[in-house]
Amino acid sequence: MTGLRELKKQRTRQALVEAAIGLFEERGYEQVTVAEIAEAAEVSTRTFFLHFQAKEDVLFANADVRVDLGLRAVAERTDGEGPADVVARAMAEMIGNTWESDLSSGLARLRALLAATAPALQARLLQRYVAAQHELTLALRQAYPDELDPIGAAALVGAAVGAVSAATLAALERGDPPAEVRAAMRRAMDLVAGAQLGREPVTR
Amino acid sequence: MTGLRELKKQRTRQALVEAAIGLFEERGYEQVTVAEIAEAAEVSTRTFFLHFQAKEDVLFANADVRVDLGLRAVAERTDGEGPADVVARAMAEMIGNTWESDLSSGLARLRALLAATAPALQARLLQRYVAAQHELTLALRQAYPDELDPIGAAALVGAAVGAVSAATLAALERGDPPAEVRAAMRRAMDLVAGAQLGREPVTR
DNA sequence: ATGTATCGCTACATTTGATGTAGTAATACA
DNA sequence: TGTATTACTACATCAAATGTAGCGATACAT
Repeated sequence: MTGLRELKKQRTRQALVEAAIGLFEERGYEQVTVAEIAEAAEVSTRTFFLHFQAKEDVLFANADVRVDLGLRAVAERTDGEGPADVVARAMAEMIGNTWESDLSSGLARLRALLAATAPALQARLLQRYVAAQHELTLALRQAYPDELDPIGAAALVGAAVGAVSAATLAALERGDPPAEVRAAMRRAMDLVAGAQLGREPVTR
Repeated sequence: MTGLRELKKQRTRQALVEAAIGLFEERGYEQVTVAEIAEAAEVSTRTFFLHFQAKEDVLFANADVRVDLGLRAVAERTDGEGPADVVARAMAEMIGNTWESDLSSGLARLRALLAATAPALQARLLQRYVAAQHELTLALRQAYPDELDPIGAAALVGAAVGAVSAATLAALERGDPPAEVRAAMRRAMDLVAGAQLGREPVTR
């Protein structure tokens, strides 16, 4: 996969990403058209959509949430661990390894800033979280087939992802430095880590 | 506000909603264009966008999350209550009063079904949750100005909303009847209700 | 009641994101 | 050296969404 063709393909992709980020920084998200990004990257508009499914995606390129790490963490559960512990460990794994470079380069903050102002971006960001959430939920149910029902698993993972993502965005919007952002993530996670999980609906 | 003009306006709005729901049920979300909805409602395409900001919104008409109830619940906190208790009460208030008619009419299920297949709908639904989440977070910080920092408040509300929405969607997708859906909501909420909230980042 | 202002709606034009199609030139490969 | 693949292009097309100007019904003040 390291042929000349692939090399050039990655170059145009990178050119599109950099052109887009530059223009977004300069003018904001909605004030930049795909045609302008393509022009700045010296490719046709059509080429943009060969590399990215939608305009939003160019900003999230190279920002893959490492869901695979979370999934592995779930799969590697030890016998003593409860569901909440495993979820906490999975989240910790993902927190520790995601956005490594983005946080320090400030790209994560640009994303948060733009997402706060452009609904389309916010929507795409949320969808990514939900997709990750869904995968984790499935993995968790596989790990605890007898102890967890679909509702409980969804609630547990939803709480974890909801807490961490909300705390992360709050920290980013506040302008916290990378270390603080990560601390916010861990704090949010610890909030959920101690949660009790009942299998049956609580009577009231 | 009950003049003849307003009456007719609400009629065309309702006609658009019903036309849209009918077509969506029949063919799915993406297979229906706004032009077709407008035609079925016997109005111009332009009129559709005078009533709804976007195509997605016609499906969520009359499905307002009663955030105001949650906000009031937060504002009416008693002295003994901690943040987690107040959030739980606010969520309970919203759960008890939202989708009253929708859940029984099956509209909520149609929404969930369509949202599961149409990314645009899923995105809009998520945005609504986040908007509600944001309002609740602000209210919570006002209620506990000394005990809660932005991160903690965001994490707590994020966990609550994340858990409840995930559990709700899971129940809806599973085909649970309205009573079960509500039970799932409450169960998810109880998961978060007992959470401990530390003001400082946890050292590790 | 009559004149005036408001407002919901329409038709038309335009922008923008996104997809389909066919062709070209460079790369890969036998 | 010949063939297949494929990244890219130009062009056409569709659908969502917005701007604008005008029409007619409703609302309202005198």
